[in-house]
Amino acid sequence: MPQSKYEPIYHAIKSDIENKKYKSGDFLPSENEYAARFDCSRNTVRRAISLLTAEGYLLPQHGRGVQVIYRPEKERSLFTIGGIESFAEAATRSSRKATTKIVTFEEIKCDQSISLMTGFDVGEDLYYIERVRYLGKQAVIYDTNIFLISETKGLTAEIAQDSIYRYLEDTLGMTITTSRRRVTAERATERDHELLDLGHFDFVLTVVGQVFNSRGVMFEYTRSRHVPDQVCFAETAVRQKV
Amino acid sequence: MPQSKYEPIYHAIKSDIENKKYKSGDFLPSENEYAARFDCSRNTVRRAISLLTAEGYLLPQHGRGVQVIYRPEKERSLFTIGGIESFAEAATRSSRKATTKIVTFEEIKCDQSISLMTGFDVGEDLYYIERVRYLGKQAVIYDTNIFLISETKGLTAEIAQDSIYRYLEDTLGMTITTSRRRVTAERATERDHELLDLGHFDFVLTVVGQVFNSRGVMFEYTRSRHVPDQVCFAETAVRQKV
DNA sequence: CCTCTCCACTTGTTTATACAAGTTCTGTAT
DNA sequence: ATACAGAACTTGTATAAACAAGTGGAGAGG
Repeated sequence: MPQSKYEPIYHAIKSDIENKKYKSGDFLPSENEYAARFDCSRNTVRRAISLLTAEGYLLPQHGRGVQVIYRPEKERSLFTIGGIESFAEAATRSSRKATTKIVTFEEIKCDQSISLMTGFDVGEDLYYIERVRYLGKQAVIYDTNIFLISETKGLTAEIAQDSIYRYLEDTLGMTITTSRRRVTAERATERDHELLDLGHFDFVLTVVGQVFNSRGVMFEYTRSRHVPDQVCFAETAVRQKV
Repeated sequence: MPQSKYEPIYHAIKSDIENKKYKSGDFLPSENEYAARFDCSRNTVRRAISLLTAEGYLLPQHGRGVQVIYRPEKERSLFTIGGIESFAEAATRSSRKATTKIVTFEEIKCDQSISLMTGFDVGEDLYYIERVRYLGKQAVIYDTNIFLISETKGLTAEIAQDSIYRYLEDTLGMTITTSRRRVTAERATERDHELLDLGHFDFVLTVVGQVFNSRGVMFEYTRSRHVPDQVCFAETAVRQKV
């Protein structure tokens, strides 16, 4: 249910591109045409366009028009850097069957070393969760999630089995807004080999991240260790003028 | 020289945060206060704020105010995902001495297999460049760049030794706007071991990307192979409502 | 003491308008 | 035919205004 006026315009343009009404290289109708078509102001059209620009669909050109530069990807990448998606959401998008196995679920108190790593304050009560994610039968991600209990009360292993984000958003009414992540590659540990189907690989792609809710509270620290050939991160960057 | 009015506001807020005038968790003065202080409209302030939000400095909260969530990083990451930076720019930002060695510089014609990999059309004339990037004495990145000659005429090994982007932007007057990248980890090849100081690592962090100029032409295809412990990608993601 | 309502404040969305600045094409003059 | 000027478009920046919607505190009433 769209309560905003720019959202239908955003989706209309996006689906016109994905359904190849406008191909890569084509120019869209002008902003004024869209404004007339959707009976809105030019600003509202520009807002929809700027979202699609940030996503790499469009390239506005001063004086010329707005060009489509979107090309569908041949190989799909499971994750999009720059977006915040749960594993379930990403798996659905790539149309593969996803399951989760809980390895650890316990409550801990934040000590000095955990605080240094995660950024939580010493003494805070935390959920410590380890999960292994499967695509089909292959174990592809070994996830360690640490949640601030005061912000995520009532989390259980059953919920972690399903979708933690759905619980936080739908049941607790939390809004997830911002996430800071770091991507690197590391040597696989014994535990990685034990839990993941690494095959002949002896390294993993790791992502560590901090997630904030709409109150500005960092409520989650996550470390994900990925099987390299099953996971890839994609993103679109826009060069800043400032 | 700022020709735009939102740019000074953007920098003022950013430096106030980086100089710890406002710390993580603090709320900024309201948009109306900034509008009065900079003698501009609220929209102009909001534009500066939205840029800093996308960069992970700020978290606007409906009805409450704009909160600072920026924390300086302990370990610096060389690259920021989501930005388009040259190696020289990134090295300067992390205050390490960067040098470049040209391994290959030749002109080639795009054949079927190159076209499939890069997205250039068969028959196009291309520059094929291989470079090794050093931080201090250590070889940390093995770069393969393929440029469309028609868009980057006059490129030489000497320029590639220095900064290709500076040549494109300053001399050719090109504007680099959008880039699409994919990050993954791969087993190191013999050539990787030969060119990079991999130490005990036998895998690399790879980034492949396509870069567009302001005319919507894809003029560059790049593949970078990074020594894992020297390179890390950082980014800030904002969860979308739409 | 607790609760509820309301006010004053915040950010979020949208409109309308004006002008700046870049591009492309047309038409005129050479 | 060519060159140049200008018109007619395009997107980019900024303003002012109005209202929607969320937050938090003050104050009234129980």
